[in-house]
Amino acid sequence: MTQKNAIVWFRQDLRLADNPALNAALDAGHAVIPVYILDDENAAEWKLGGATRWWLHQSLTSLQDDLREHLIIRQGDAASVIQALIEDTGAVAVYWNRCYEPWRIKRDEAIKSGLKDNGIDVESFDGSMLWEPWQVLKDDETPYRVFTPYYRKGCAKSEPRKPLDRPDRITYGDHDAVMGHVDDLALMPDIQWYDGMAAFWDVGEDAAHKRLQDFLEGGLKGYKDDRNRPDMENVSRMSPYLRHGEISPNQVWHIAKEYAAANNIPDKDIDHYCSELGWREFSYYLLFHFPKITWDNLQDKFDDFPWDESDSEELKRWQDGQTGIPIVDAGMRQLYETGWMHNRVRMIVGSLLVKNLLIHWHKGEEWFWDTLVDADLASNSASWQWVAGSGADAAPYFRIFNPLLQGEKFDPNGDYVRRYVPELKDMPKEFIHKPWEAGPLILQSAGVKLGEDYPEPIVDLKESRERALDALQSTKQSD
DNA sequence: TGAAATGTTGGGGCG
DNA sequence: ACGCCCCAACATTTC
Repeated sequence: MTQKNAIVWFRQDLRLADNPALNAALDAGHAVIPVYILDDENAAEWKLGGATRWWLHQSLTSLQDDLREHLIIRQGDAASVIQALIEDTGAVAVYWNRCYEPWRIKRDEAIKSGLKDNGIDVESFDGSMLWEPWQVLKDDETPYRVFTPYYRKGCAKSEPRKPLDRPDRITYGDHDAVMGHVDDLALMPDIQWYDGMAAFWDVGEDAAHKRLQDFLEGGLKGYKDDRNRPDMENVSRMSPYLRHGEISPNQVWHIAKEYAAANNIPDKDIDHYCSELGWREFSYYLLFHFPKITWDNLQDKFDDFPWDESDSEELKRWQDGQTGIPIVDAGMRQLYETGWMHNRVRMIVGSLLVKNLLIHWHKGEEWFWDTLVDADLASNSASWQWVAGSGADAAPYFRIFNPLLQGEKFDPNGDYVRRYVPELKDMPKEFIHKPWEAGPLILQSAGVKLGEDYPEPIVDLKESRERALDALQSTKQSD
């Protein structure tokens, strides 16, 4: 064989179909050496969180299977690992699909120029975006800061790239390098808290497509309205698959559009679903153009916001789902149990933390980073800033959710609360979102003693709402 | 991708 | 029949 070896570096694209880097390596006539590198060294403060690591373990196991045990698995500084692998395998080229986290961009640029200086052919591809961030700018060539014009005017001009088929056949390169094993990465948590996640999710490329199909058949019709209902099955739950690249947004976009066209799905439903993919794009877009959003307020005027740093017990109660506000506790417990939370509920729990409790959005960002299987630097940062009001196109400062009304509106029968807060399962729906207003007879017949079986509310909603408005008003005036 | 306060309207009870 | 009041129901504004 005269084929030369090429490293295909898998990163956040753990799939074989619609993988431009893999396809390009094959099209160039190379024999493929697939590699995964866990690079926590360069990730600095954004080392993978616990739930993400659990997912990654399953996902790499699945990918290893799909690659017929040819995937080399390593950890450490990616530049050093790749350099060593080039020496061990005689690879003449390295291919990857681009990532957009600031630390990865910096690292990858250095790797690319270093390898090129040594005569290695390095090529990177667009495998994770519908529209790459630098392609979309306002007429004055500056980036959008508001979603709707970004999406309607900026993105909609061009249809997203059509996905590539899975290669018919992959030729693997011969080499003597040590293969490594996913267990070497020690991704599985030390403590046994992932049984709920394992029960809730099937991981891997095939599972991603199955989940998408289930959503299209069971949840796309009515999506625009019922996507807000945590008690229903009308959201796609594609986020962890997209996060790890087990499916690309291009695949989701085009598969969903084709399904909608063939099955009389109302325009409003499919369009709204695609716009949610657009929100993911917008998050990456913001991270690319404003890399500070991972930690600094996008709007400077929030820098002197009077966060309450006094009571860490409140944060703990929020994390544990023991706030005494049922819709919030249901969400936080769903998160801990499944590694995922319904989007509507994410907004509700975020609003409570940041506005009613006046706890810095960083605390929420960090908890979500560690507990979400879809923890994604772009989406997590952009969304927490959105909730806090400090971000782009953010909720106006006065938009404070009332979790009681939100619960009654979006979980009208209380089924979602009953599922995740079982101590309230016998509460009548009239009071399930406000057990503190139920009379003693109702509480007794539901078997609930407030303060014992289920907590009293962590804050008075009306009082804390006014306190937040005052705080936000003071910030606004000091601007 | 809010909520609460305030304003407006219109139907029905009633003198 | 009419005016007055009450108060949902809805609309607007304000935070």
